[in-house]
Amino acid sequence: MTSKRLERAKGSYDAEAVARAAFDLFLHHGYNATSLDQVAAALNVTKAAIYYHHAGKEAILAYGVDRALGSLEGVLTESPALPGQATPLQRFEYVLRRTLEIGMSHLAEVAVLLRLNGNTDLERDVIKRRRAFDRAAADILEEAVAAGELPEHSDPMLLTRMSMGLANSLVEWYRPDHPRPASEVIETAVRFAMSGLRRSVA
Amino acid sequence: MTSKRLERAKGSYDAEAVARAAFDLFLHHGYNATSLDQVAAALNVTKAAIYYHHAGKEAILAYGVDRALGSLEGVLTESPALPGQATPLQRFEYVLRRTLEIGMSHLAEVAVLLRLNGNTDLERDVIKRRRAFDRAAADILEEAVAAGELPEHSDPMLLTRMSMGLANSLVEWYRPDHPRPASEVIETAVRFAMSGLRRSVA
DNA sequence: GTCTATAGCACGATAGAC
DNA sequence: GTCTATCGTGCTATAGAC
Repeated sequence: MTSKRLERAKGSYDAEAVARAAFDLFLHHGYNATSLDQVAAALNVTKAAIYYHHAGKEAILAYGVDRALGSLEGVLTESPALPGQATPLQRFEYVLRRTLEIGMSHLAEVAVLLRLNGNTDLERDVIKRRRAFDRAAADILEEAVAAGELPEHSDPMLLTRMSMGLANSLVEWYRPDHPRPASEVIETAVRFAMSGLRRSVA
Repeated sequence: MTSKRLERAKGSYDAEAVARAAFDLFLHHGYNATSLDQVAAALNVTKAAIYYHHAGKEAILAYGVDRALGSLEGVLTESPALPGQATPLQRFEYVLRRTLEIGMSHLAEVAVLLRLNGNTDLERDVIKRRRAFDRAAADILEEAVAAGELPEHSDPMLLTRMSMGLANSLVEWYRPDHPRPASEVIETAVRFAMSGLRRSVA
């Protein structure tokens, strides 16, 4: 950004590596139960070195969680998820599938995101954005009801919670070494949710 | 238990009240992020008073979580869940419905149980028992495949994880003041999961 | 960019009076 | 059965040398 040449953004890469190590530990032991000493040990540095790359523990949390949330929010603006591109139910299926994919590719970040309790301003803001995502998904299901793709008295928010609950539960048990291929797991989950959706009434 | 008369178990009631207040806070702020000072404040006593009723913070966790786990394990021995009482798929549906009911009636305990990370011996033991429950459910689905109630190449563990993930996600959003009646929420979830099950292949 | 050392604080737990 | 007071520990974060 300044007039200096050679903007190699070297510090940026290290901030990334610190966050990756931190979220690996957050995934296994929880955010609150993970100390910066443990993060530092995983990187073979001391705790103080971390503060060169991040402003503090909560800044690391924000770094990773914002990436996961950004990916999810991006799904809503990807063209297959947009009105007029397909039927509402087909758009919902796209959002669901992308949500599953993001859960797999950003496993730790999404898992930590889903377990935040709202204890700080940052956490409350994250939860707000997550709720907005769920509401956007419910809006699509509402269109599906209006278009006659779902039974008349379906409750879009309730069905969204069940679909997203199923999708989000992926991060609780899926790991990269899962016996079945990732694509098969995702397609099974999508088929499971979509047939559950079509059969539900309330 | 001793020879004294009048076994009023008064301390037992208080231990229950302490645990109830504690799990309410655990549900909202997380187990690690909740201090015994907060629990004491909710009860209008001081932190030291809690130690008369429980051996410590982890003893309170064990008290509530063991009750939730005991209820879930009990489902597996209730007669409608037993082999020979119905078809495997009907037995699985019973386990699923009871799991949802227990999630509602023991909301905080189940929510906390599901979020444990395995940081202590107690937590690891709890996770072990939870995994045994999931395996028992998967065994029923395995019978369902053998009986031809599910497609031949279905993966029982994968389908169990999706069914239970859906059921367990209930505690993330359901609250006693939900607009829809509890029975309707449960039946919607059961129908959602069962039709998802029957349509899934992998 | 990483280190040692430590400040500052919050927490779980205990002792002992009442 | 609950209190006040305190101990010991582990944590986030910072200061300053290298």
